Amino acid sequence: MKATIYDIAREAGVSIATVSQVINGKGKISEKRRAEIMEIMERLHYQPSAIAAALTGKQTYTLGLLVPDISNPYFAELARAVEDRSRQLGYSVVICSTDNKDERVERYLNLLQQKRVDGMMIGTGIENAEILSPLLQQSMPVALIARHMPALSVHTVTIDDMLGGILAAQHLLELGHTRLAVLSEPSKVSSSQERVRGFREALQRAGHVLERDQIRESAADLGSAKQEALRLLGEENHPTGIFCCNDIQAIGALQAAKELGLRVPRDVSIIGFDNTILASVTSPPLTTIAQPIEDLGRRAVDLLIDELKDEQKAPQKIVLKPELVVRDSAGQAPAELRK
Amino acid sequence: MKATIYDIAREAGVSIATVSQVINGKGKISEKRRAEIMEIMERLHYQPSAIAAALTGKQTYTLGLLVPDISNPYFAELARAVEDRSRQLGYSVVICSTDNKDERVERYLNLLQQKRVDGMMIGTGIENAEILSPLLQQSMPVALIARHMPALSVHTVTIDDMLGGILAAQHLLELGHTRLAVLSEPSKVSSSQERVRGFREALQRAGHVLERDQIRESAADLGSAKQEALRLLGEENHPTGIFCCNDIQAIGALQAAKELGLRVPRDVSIIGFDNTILASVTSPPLTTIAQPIEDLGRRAVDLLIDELKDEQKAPQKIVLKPELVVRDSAGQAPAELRK
DNA sequence: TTGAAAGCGCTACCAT
DNA sequence: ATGGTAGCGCTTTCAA
Repeated sequence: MKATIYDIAREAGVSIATVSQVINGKGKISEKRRAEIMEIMERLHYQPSAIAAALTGKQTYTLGLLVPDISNPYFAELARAVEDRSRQLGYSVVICSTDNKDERVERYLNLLQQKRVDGMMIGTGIENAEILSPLLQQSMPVALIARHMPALSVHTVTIDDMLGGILAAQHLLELGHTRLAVLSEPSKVSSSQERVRGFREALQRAGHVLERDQIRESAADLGSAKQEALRLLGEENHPTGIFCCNDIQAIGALQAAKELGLRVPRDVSIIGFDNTILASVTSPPLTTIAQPIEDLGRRAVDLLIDELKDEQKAPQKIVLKPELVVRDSAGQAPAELRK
Repeated sequence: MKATIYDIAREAGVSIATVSQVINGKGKISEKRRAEIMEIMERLHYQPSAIAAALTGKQTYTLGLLVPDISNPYFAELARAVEDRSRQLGYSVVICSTDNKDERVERYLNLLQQKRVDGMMIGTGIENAEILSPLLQQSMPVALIARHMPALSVHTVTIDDMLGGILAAQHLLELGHTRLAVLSEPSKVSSSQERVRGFREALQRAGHVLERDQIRESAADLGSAKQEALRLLGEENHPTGIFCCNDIQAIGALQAAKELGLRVPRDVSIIGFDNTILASVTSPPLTTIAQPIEDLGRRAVDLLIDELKDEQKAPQKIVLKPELVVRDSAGQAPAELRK
């Protein structure tokens, strides 16, 4: 059987209170006793039960992380950032893939509450904000990552999506493109809407209009994106510059262009969003708007831990800046089409 | 404060024993009482403490998963498979990235033990098998995923790496390639060695020899792989067929070929390994040896849970079959070089 | 510097 | 069909 604090105490001829003290480095224990007890714990491979400790009021030192799909490179990279920071601070993390289904979100939320995690990070879309309110009532620390839920009073770490759209537009404009289009995620994804908004406004400021039918939506998977891009690029006078709301869609566009015999970036320029590993392995490598993924994860963890420590409850809103990463998928517009 | 079982009992005017029964659906409780109590739990947003339950002998319904790096698409996909199966069976999973450092592995192992996870899955390399023995002594269920540790008596789910190498060789041979090379991971990675062994033996059986200097090693990252491939393809009479031990390396080779002005698969054919999402987004898309990632994850979880249920301790060894997935990165050998 | 004892929230056994 | 109660392994006063 597993050794308990009683076994150690008995073996050392002391009380469990004393053993507890040395485990936690608290109280005043003579150097001799301390060393003696440590030796015994070692010898018996004693691992204090975090479960029992948590029951007496200590934290569980476990955080929850909800994402749509951990196998998606963007979320995998985010999870890595969250895990790293958590480890540094002494916490472990339970990762949950929700497939963006509210029902799944709700079940995971309950589960994590039952396991008494110390806080939760939410990077998944939630249709019905209501399902978060029980958490807040129980004063569970919550941080939203790259999600906007203005109605809720919770910590939030996001990027400036609009700026991302602006950066993309500026780059395309500078390259002389005038026939532009965007490949966007379904309209319920608020961050995508912001990106499109930024893109459009930047165009307007430069005297261009982004027609409604130049904004196409597609589902999250490669196949759908490619289909949509195929339609878009198959049209007469197709756009020479396409802004995609994530790297996967950009890859779909890349593949569509190739299939239609269009050369990238010679015939058509493509800009992605996220700067996941995918952006670096395509050919040509993707010019894309980079999210500071590592920062996103780190800041979210920090917000949670700060709240756990300081009891400081005022929800913080942190907004990070995206950046343009120039690779090879966007180039000069064809001469005959340039202004 | 959070509601406890006592609050529910008081509110319902019953004993905590009764409440416990309805929570667990055990014992005989009148329909009326049961409904009444359920209603109260609902109203008070009561979430039974899994912590307290675990302390009384129940399981924690939590599993641990150790991988080198969750942001690596292969492990991200594996993690997703593990998570899915765990969820179906009522477990959650704590994911730990070890960066293949024994010291990290050891710390995580202790941590997970302290949190009293019900079992652990190990998909990370471990130099010193010793650090697993404490687990086995404590009779902690352990399953190795895609790792060989013959010395240890634990469950194992692997793929037939040698067969993978053979499939790659056969494909290249069928396409008429005779100048072959392999890009391998460092020799301490046993699975890579097996893949190379299979590749070489298949060549031998066909009357070809794989010279020692046609086997190149590179670190895990894209950059190193590309460098090594650059060297390999820069030589006179460079190989026309390259077998890479994972998709990332194959991408490195792809990029190297492109940089040298070689066309894939016209001038050089490349085969990868793993069939992660990366294989589908490159251009040309990668012909690769697919690992049954989903099965790997599912079977590992099943082994653990079975052990938890049946007390059946005999360590199982499960070996799954890899498959050749033909895309566009491998084609006919140049005519003048064909046999 | 050390120990005794009262919980923490729950399960399970034994009564009733 | 329901309740009383003894732990589970630990932390934390309060005494000694």
